[in-house]
Amino acid sequence: MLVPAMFQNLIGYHLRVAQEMSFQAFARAAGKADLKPGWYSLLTVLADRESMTPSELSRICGRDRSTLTSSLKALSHRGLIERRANPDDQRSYSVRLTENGRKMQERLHAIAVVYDRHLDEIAGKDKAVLIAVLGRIAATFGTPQHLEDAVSPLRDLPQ
Amino acid sequence: MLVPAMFQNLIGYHLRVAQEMSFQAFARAAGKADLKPGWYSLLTVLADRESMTPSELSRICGRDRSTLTSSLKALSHRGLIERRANPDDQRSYSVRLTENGRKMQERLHAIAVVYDRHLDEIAGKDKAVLIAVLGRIAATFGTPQHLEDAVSPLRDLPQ
DNA sequence: GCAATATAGTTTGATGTCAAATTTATATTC
DNA sequence: GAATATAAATTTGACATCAAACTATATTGC
Repeated sequence: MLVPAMFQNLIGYHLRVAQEMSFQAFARAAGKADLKPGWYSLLTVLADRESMTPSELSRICGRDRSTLTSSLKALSHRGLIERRANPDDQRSYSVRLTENGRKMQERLHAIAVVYDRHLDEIAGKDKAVLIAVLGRIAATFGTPQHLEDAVSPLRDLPQ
Repeated sequence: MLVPAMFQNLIGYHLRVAQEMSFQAFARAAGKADLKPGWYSLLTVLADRESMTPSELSRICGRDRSTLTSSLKALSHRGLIERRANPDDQRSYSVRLTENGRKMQERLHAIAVVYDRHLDEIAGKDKAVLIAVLGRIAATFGTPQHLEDAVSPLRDLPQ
C-alpha cells in the first residue's frame, strides 16, 4: 500500500486511514445485508434504554437534532422504532425500539463484532497497547459532550 | 474517559473515537485560522509533486473524482492551484500548486504537525507499534482479497 | 396573567460525499 | 478506417450532515 513519504511518520494519517478502511469494510458488509451503518449507533443507544427523546438521542449520538428527523422517519417507517407522544409536553415525543428494531440492532452488532475479530487478529499481541494508546488519544483531545453523555446509558450494560 | 461496557473490548470503537477526537481538534484549529481542513489533503499531496491530474489526485486522496471537481474549482478560484492543459490528451489537464497554494499548505501543515506532536507524546514508546498496527489494519481492510468488493481506495489525510 | 424567553422538533439551505449517467477524447478491434 | 470500447472529467441525483430559521409549546419574570 502506497503511503506518501511525507505522511509516513504522521500518526494522524495512519489513524485516519485505518479508521476509514475498517469502517468502510463494516459499512459494505452491513450494506450487503441491506442495513444502513448509520442506524447502528441509533439502534444501539436505544437498545439500552426504555425510550428516549430525539434530542437526547441526538446528544448521545453526536449528531445534530435536525439530522435525526429523517433518520427517525426512516426507522419508524420500517417499523424499527415507534414514537409515543409525551402527555406532559406536546412538543416532544419519545422513541423506543420495536421487536424488529431490536433484531436489526443485533444483526448490525453481529456484523460489527465480526469486523472487530478481524481487528483483533490484526492487532494480535499488540491489542492491549493499541487500545491503551487510542484511549489516551481520545482522552487527551477532549471528550465531546455527546460521547460523555453516551457513556451513561451504556455504562452498566451486562457484559 | 468512560467507555461503554459493550464497546470497551472493541478495537473499532476506540479507533473511531480516537480518530474523531484528534481530527476534530485539528479541524477546530484550522477553522480558527479560516482554513478548510478539506483542502489539506489535496494541497499536501500536490505539494509533493510537480503536478497531477484530477484522477491521480482522486486515487491518492481516496475521494471520488466527481467530488474533486468542486474542490478544485474552489482552490483554483482562490488562486491556490492552477490548471494546465495536457497537450497529449485533450480530455485531461494537470493541476499544480501556486505560490499562494504552497503557503496555504504550509499553514495547514503546521497546524497538523502541532497535533501530530501531541499524538507523538501520547504514543510515546508505543509509536512504532501503533503505526505498525494501524498500517496492518489499513492494508487488510483496504485490500480486496479480504472482502469480495474490489474497493480499495487509498485514503489520506484528515480533511 | 401576560409578555418575553427558552425549548422540542422540523424545515430549509449549504456543503461534501458517492454512484450513475453524460460528454468528449483517445484506444482498440475488426 | 469505421465501429466499438475505454478513459478523463463533469453533471446529476441521492444522501448525510450541520447551522440557521421556523413553528408550536412551555417556562419564566415582571
